[in-house]
Amino acid sequence: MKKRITLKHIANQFDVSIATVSKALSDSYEISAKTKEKIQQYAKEHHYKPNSVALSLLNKKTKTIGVIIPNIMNNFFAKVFVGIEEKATEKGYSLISCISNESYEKEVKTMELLKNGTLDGFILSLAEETQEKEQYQHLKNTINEGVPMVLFDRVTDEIACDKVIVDDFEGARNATNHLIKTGCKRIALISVIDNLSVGKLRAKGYEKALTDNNITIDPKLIVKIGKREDFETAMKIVLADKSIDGLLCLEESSAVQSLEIVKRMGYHMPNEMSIICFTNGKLPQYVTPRITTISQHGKYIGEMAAKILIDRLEGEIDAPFQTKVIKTSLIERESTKRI
Amino acid sequence: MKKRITLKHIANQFDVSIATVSKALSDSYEISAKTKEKIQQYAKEHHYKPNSVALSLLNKKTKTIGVIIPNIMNNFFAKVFVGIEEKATEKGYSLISCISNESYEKEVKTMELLKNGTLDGFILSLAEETQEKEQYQHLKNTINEGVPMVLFDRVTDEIACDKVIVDDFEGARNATNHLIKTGCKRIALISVIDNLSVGKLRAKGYEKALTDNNITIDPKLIVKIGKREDFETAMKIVLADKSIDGLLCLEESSAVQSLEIVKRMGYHMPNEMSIICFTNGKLPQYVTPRITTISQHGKYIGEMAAKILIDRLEGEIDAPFQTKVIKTSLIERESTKRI
DNA sequence: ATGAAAGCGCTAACAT
DNA sequence: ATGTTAGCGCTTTCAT
Repeated sequence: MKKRITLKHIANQFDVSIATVSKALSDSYEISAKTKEKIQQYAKEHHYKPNSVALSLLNKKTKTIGVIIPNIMNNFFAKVFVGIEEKATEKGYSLISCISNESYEKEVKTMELLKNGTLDGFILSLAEETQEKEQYQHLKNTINEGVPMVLFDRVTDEIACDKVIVDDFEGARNATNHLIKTGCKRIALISVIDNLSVGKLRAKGYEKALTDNNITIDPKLIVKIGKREDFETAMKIVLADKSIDGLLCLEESSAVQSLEIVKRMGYHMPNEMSIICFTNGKLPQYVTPRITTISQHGKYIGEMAAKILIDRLEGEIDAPFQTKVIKTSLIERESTKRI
Repeated sequence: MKKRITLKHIANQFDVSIATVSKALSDSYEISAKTKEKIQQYAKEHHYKPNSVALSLLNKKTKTIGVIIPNIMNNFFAKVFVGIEEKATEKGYSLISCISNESYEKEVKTMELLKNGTLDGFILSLAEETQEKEQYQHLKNTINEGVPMVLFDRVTDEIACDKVIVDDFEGARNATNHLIKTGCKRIALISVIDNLSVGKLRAKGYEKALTDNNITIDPKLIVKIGKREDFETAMKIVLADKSIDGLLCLEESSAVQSLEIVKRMGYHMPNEMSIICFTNGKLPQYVTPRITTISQHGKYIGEMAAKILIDRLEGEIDAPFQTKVIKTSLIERESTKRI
């Protein structure tokens, strides 16, 4: 069990100063060829690695990004994380990652904790609870302290920083238009995330598509189901209205559950009932019929967020903030009719 | 945009030495009450936070754990990560996390990169490619350099370190026994992960259950499907044998795909065909019929791995290595008959 | 009760 | 070509 070796050890080894060793290892022209060679060789043999903590202290840069994800079991967030990780690695950054678990308190504590010098900037998506409470002081503080931050997906206008968001409005509008074009007359919106900014935007997109097509918005068809309500019961009440022939589900598990209920009720899909949902995870692809989804391009969003943050860290610190809006794609499967 | 404040700033503010400030903030008895009070108050008002990089350099401890996950889109690994994160946070540790993406090279590079002083220890599960190549030099080096490491799930006997593993053998044996008890006569093993240590163990458990029940092992029923093969084609060939009435799938997506094929072939489930699979994710729960699964208790495994590593970091450095074996649980659903 | 000094590992400006 | 010094932010021992 040989310990990590330092410049000092090498310096002692050859009876030179630490500075000489440092320069030799960085191949400085100031050092003679043979000194360089013997020192470099020794360093390699003994697996010398510069202590990055010391370097961080010196440079006041840690090459580390703090990532706060509301819930890693969520397919979309997992994909975003993959994207962040890939881009960060490519650019030589490490990730300190935390899960807020949708909790406001955890989010606040995590931010406070990590603002201790261990990282250069943050990438995060707001916890559900944070969006409900609309309390953003911890984010404002972070910005004020000069720590760069990129918000993605679940964002807020209250914070001035770089953002990467999904075009939720347009995604929902497109999807609803698609349902209309394929012949659906009565489309219900199923939202279990109306407490989230993205949920509200998607609902707006749905409404816009209806009015664009001169369809009256029927509040009975805008179904908001809370976390504590029994989803199945709620859906059965909704589906008592037999005229409904299309569902726009705002995330995947409610879609899969709805599909189940609809099938049990004897609907023929997609002829008698169509379903589209947000989030293109595994779930919608493996059920029968496979569900048409709206892909949010999670991985790309992650890459973009990482790129923007790193550009800011390494470039002009006071470039204007940008908000990148990522277009969604409709992935047609068997739960919707062909045009 | 006020910058981070340091002890030096405070010291200048009150015309005292840095040492005095440091002591005052740690409430040392050496400092007079009123000096302490004014310094503490000033520090609080200005949100003083000790620079953890400086502390890390001083203490030679970073309170950071490196986590290398083969694939975060995998439900099991995501759960493990949640467990690690929870326990680490509880104990005051941060996580530097990387995704090896099942690549040997990425795993090696990541380890090399992170062994630069930024972390106190590793928690990791081997990449698929690493297990295929059976090259573990990078892990041995890490151990030799005195960096504590906990391996979970995908481990190897070649490395002496703490481990947390699933009782894969027993889990497969139990599941197979369950199929036999519920009347299955010809059970096929479907493995798309025979290149993994866990895949091999599960296959052994399956065989053991058969021999325990005096059933001859039929090599035709041990189906190993490679990543590059077309799963559906392979399965259809297998299922040409109409005597097969049970499937033990070694991970979830092959189970869901098999289910699909079986349903299309007109089998009635679970009467004519039973399915059990490893990994209790969302997928098996949302398909019809819901699939009976073997839960590996991923979150618990993560917690345990974090606990063991932290205990080693904070306790006796040379306690004997332990291998914790976590029992699986069979979660009965509709894809298997009742006893 | 307070301060000076050393040191964690490293780099860089400035000698020699 | 090599060394000395200072300093990144902090704690701790040893003066005073």
